[in-house]
Amino acid sequence: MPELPEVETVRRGLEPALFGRRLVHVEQRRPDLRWKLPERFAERLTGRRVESLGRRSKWLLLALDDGMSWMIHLGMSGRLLISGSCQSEAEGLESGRQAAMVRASGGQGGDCELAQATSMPGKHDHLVVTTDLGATITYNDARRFGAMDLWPTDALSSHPHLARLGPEPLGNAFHANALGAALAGRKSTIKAALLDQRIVAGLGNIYVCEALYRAGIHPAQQAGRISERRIEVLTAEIRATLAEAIVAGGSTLRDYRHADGDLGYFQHAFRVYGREGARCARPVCGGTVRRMTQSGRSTFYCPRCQR
DNA sequence: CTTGGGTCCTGTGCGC
DNA sequence: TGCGCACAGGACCCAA
Repeated sequence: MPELPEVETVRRGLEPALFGRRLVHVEQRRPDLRWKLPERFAERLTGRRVESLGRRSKWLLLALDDGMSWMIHLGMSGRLLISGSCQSEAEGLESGRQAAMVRASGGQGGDCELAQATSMPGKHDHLVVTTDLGATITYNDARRFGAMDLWPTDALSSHPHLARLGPEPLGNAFHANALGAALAGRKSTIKAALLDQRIVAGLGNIYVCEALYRAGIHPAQQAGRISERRIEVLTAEIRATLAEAIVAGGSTLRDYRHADGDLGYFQHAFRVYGREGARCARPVCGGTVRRMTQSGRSTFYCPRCQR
């Protein structure tokens, strides 16, 4: 579920709690997530200061003061919960008996909620980190598709999981010519091609559906046979879809009125994903959103708008 | 090289 | 009410 916009929202939500902070205590509650964690992982994080919080594709990259970066992937269900003085004392949010808890969640795209501050670990709390300001960051991941690693910051681009990633879709290297070149000669469907992180990094099932709908391209189109003009439109719609989702995520992160955590992952913003049987979002169309299965994954699309 | 299918993992929601 | 099963999906892995 967490795709690029959700990970970016989590990164922004973590910044107040972690930027410049020292990790004074790290509790690792199991040896692995999707893969084995590095040797002496908790020990190597303990005492380090977080110098910056970055992101590449769906990876969070926390640069530490020893030249290493703490890499975090949320997988399917990974979430980071911040409790305690995450907003720093200056903002004076610690007024009540309850601690403000920002639930920077993968599955729900970064929402906020109030929760009792508690020292009892939850069922799938796999890592608990305490900062020098007393904030607690808990990594929770029920399905355990998430991952973490430690890697030299100056060599991140050679990390096995980063080295072959395509361009950042919101960066300068992602433009119509580049996407056209990457798609040229491809026999697979455009849906599968956009899910391929080597072609463009950070898209998942939801935003691929959304971007293809907005670009008016049928998900089963052969990737290598899409015209230059339509690739230009697709490039722009990928950017716009992701940028809008990041803005929506930011607003949910700030909105403490939505404290119950049931915002439901920007669902208001989805035009086709999860909307099988609903009217097409374009009033002039009058078509019905359909669902089909492509390589085992659901694809939502409008058969009238997407050709 | 590309492509497609299988796999992991567990909570949720549905039908019977 | 309870049980079993399909489904969710990011990304690796392997076979063709």
